[in-house]
Amino acid sequence: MSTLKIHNSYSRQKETFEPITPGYVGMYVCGPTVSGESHLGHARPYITFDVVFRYLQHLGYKVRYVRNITDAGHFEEEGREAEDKISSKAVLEKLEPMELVQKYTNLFHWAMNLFNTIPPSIEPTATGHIVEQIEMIKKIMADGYAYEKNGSIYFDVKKYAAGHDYGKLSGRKIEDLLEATRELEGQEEKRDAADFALWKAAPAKHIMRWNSPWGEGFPGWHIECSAMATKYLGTRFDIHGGGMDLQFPHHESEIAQSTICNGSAPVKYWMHNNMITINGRKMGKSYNNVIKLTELFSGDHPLLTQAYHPMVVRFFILQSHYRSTLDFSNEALQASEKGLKRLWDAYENLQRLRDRSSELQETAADPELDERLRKLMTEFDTFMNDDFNTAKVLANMFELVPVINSLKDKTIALTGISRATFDLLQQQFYTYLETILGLTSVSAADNEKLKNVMQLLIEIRKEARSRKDFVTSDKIRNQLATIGILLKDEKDGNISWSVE
RNA sequence: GGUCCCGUGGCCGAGUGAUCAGGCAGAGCUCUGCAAAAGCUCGUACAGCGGUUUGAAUCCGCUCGGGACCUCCA
Repeated sequence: MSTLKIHNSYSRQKETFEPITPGYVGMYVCGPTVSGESHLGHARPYITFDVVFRYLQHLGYKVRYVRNITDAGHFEEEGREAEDKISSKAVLEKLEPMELVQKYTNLFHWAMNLFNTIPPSIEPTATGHIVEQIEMIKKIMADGYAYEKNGSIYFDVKKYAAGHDYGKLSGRKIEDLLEATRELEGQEEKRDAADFALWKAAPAKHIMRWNSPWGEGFPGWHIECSAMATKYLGTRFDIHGGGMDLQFPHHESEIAQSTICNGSAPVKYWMHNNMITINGRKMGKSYNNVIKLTELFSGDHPLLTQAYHPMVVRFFILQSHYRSTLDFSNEALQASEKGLKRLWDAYENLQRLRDRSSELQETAADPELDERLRKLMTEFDTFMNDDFNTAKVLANMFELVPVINSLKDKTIALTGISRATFDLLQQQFYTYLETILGLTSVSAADNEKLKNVMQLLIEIRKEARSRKDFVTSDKIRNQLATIGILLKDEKDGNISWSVE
């Protein structure tokens, strides 16, 4: 089997994945800032890295997956009016800051659950690690790479850059960064424009504040990830993930802080997912083009003609490669909805074929077909190993769909393929669809009583049809259709049904 | 202004030197009491121009268009 290759943002190329400690993987992913509702754009990294998490486990690694909750509310970093997003919003909503944080954390977890993402092994909060952050800042100061000004602490980027390659991750030149092309307020405390805050003194009206050796204040945005990653994954860990927009300054700063504090670069493989765009433009608050997850699930948005099941969104995201931009539209989502249904129907047909497994032979009557199927399935692994190419895995699955449906319709005899290939089909579809890609059924029909009622109606309809009483049979089918239940007369005389 | 990325058939989207991506939509056919589903067949796409090469959507150059980061951002 081929080995896993990961595109490392740091080296800008695919590298063979070799964990620092054989058999174990430490992975850190930047989590959400819970000052507001999550939107479609937020779904991408968490679904992407959920698949990474699942695949690494599938490969047999023991993975510790850490994803933080940013609940500390920072300044508009180095900017404008000193404003704490979380506390100012809390005043508007007349909530305690932590009440607001809790509300959006709950909402985030609710959505992640609907997406069928596996919860991280550890989900630390920034406010729960103030002590660790302060300790880290103290160490950086002791090493002489940070300085205090009016109760705030800044990281000395120029000094760091003299001995380290600051800017390598984000492809920036330190000279350009030091040039200070922009005039922003609140910069006068910093020695260089490129410096970033490790700790900020809290203005009087700032609600979230903690005691520190430098007075009351709150941590800078970047330090929380460094502190929590170090605490739970050690000074050097395997994978750090996040959105591309975090590459600079967030991840660049993380590298600098951790390198000074821990004496080594923190991360072996940096992974960045690309953005979801809408009409070609990044989805984001500042662009005013976000579609919240609640709106997506309810269909309550001007750009949407209908509600979309969370699995459709997950499937939509997995149909593209994580490093490409993904353009959202109502039309694209509808296409995904139909595609997912077709794929899942075939998967269910495949499972039902087990009832006919006695027909199988050890050797395939159609070796060419048999070989083709095996190749398509072997490639699942090849594609995933090539930097998690879920799009190609799904494409191959779709190539198998007509074959599965033909086996079911008996257009292709089960003897055409070998028993081993049949078993492999069963196994690979289950493993990939459910275990690795994390897809689930979108059907709402998992109800015993409904199933029994449907069985009854199907019996009555069968009887009606057998005596050519099409008025009755059509009535049953049409009435059910208006309720949203579709009956399908199969070729073999069976009747299947599905809830829309 | 600086750095970087992208431009694939009606839509979404893989692919990065020669071979079929795939999904959705559309057309035709088969099956069927009808319908739905399913199956089969069909589009000869790679922004434009020039170059390298036996051969380029894929490499190089230029032009046009779009975007990201440089400020909170997934």
